[in-house]
Amino acid sequence: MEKKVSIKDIAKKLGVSAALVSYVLNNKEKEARVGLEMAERIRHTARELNYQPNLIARSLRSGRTKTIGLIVADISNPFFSNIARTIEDEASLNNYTVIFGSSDENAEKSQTLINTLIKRQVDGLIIAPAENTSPQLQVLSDRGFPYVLIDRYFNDLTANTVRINNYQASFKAVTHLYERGYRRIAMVAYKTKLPHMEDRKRGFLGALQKFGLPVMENGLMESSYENISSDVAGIMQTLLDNTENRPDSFLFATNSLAINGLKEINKRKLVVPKDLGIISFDETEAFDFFYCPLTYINQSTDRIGKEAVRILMQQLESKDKNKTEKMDTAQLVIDAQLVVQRSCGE
Amino acid sequence: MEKKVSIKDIAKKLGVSAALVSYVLNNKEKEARVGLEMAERIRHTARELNYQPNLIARSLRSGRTKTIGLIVADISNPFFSNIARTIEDEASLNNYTVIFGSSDENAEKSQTLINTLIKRQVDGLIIAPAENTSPQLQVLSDRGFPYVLIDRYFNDLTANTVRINNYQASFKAVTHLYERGYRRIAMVAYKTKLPHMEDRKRGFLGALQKFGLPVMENGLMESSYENISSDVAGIMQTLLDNTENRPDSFLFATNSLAINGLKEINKRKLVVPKDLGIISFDETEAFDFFYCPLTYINQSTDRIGKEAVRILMQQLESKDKNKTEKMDTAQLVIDAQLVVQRSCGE
DNA sequence: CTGAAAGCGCTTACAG
DNA sequence: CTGAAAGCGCTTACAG
Repeated sequence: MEKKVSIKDIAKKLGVSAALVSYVLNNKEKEARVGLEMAERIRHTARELNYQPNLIARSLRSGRTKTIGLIVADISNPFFSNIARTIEDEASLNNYTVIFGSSDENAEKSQTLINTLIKRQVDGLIIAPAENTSPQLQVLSDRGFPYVLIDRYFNDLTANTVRINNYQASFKAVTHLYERGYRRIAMVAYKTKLPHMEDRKRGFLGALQKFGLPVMENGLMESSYENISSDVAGIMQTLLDNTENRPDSFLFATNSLAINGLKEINKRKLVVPKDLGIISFDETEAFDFFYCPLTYINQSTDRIGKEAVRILMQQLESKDKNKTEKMDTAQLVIDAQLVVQRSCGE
Repeated sequence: MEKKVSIKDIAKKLGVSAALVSYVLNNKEKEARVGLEMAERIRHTARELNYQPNLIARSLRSGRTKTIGLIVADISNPFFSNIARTIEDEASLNNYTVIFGSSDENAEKSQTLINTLIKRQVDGLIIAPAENTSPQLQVLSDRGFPYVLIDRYFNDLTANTVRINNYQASFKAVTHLYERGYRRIAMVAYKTKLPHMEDRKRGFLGALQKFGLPVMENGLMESSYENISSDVAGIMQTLLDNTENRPDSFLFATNSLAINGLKEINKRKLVVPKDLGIISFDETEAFDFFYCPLTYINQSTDRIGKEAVRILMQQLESKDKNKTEKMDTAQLVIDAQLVVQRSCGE
């Protein structure tokens, strides 16, 4: 491999100091009052040698890497890969790049990722936190390390957060089902103590109560994250094969739950929306693709990604300028929209 | 923000030199023959101060960042986010992290991304190259910069590549349609000169010829990448609304093309597989989700990701050991499997 | 207008 | 057994 050309090579070739080259290449020739002609010659030689600055060296010197670390549950989940794409674009507009990692909803992996990214000197983190990671994040907060949570949050942690109004979203979904005449509404959620998921469950229960609907037996079921496929299969078996007490509709708390659930519904030749009304959280192209396009709760991954980067950039700026005062934490709650398609009747 | 603790802080606290600390923390105490007791004290203090090595500094010194740059067309496309996930895991096993970028099939963006990643000193690149980027890649090759192409390749470029046998895959798909009795087979592909896409088209044409089937009027249509939605809508209109000359089956060259195409098919209430047989390239959860699960060509993103990392790691190792000889380029062609579901009849 | 020097945090060949 | 020193490539306050 060709040796990379450094500032020194340019300096040597022109018989000037490295400092001069650096000033010119950073457009600080005025500050250093470099001669115009010399500036031109430096620029010309840089181009000629195809000089690419070593950003690692610059980072070591500046203490800034212009890099964001992104930690999600799983980058291959469309919800997260859509957010990742938006974050990439927004970061790029600010001259930042993104390093990513998947935690698999696992607190240990999360800690390992955080450590790795910090050792790599990322300037800040955007995290969709896994269960039981609140202590890890508290440590970041205590150290004043900039980060923004997305999608999830913790009650015992004050942190920058961008998320939807989960309670309201569930409530809206149940209201919609109720208005379309469904009365035996079941919910399939994740078994987790993460508050965003609890909120979705509470919104479901709150709406049932408002409409005077009893919670059905097995009306609120929970799947693990690790064995989602078999867990949901079992849940759907319990609910669907008990014909005399079958739900007439389902609220799924995530896209993965819905996809697994609908596979079971299809297997049993149950027809949406005639036999079952369906609403799910999270957009995914699969939903439009169903024979009866699903009504879903749109989290607006675009908005989440944009706002997360915006808030992180603010934090980084304020840190650069103002080393004493700490910025207020930003808690942004986005209003999730119910996108009505055809899975709850016309 | 708390000041980060460095090797010097540990050294100072114990009244030893930074060198000593470095040796111990890198488990090179034997080489430096450090006292056992001192080694213990150093380790203890490091833990106590929660020392995290600055990998940027190490990289500057070593000339290695242990970072892979990943360039795909769009990280939010499930085909690429699945590959990204595999690459993340494989990289992690080798103590590498991944920086990613999306080229949007645009040669300029691709060049910008390559430059950015190289300035950030990634050790190597894994690239799903966009059209017209062969010259950019040739420059990398000329400089001896390690990279591996995935999914796509170029005829005028000798480079490490991991891809499927596109011609064969298309051929197999058409054969399957033929065997199921379809005779009026149309293909929807991308308008691009990228050879992997040309191969898919050639495989289609080759199989038609083998079975003595004429190429239908408008039997091989091409969509742009930028306006896929409106382009495919137009294509499907041309093909489907010409009722007396309608195809009886479709081969879609990618998941995105299939998804857009099937939306149009659904709109017209055409039923798969009765009215139309369907096969698509690329797995995506949406396919299983269709009322009639799609028969598709599985590219095995898992395999592609793993092999790409393996080959890149080999290149990096050989580069470290052996500065003179260049390694042979690896050209891995994976046999794509036709996954038969129900979209071509039983 | 220009250069010499220090320093970011680390590693490692060298000298004792 | 241990330390001093150089150097990775860059930036910038300082001195002329």
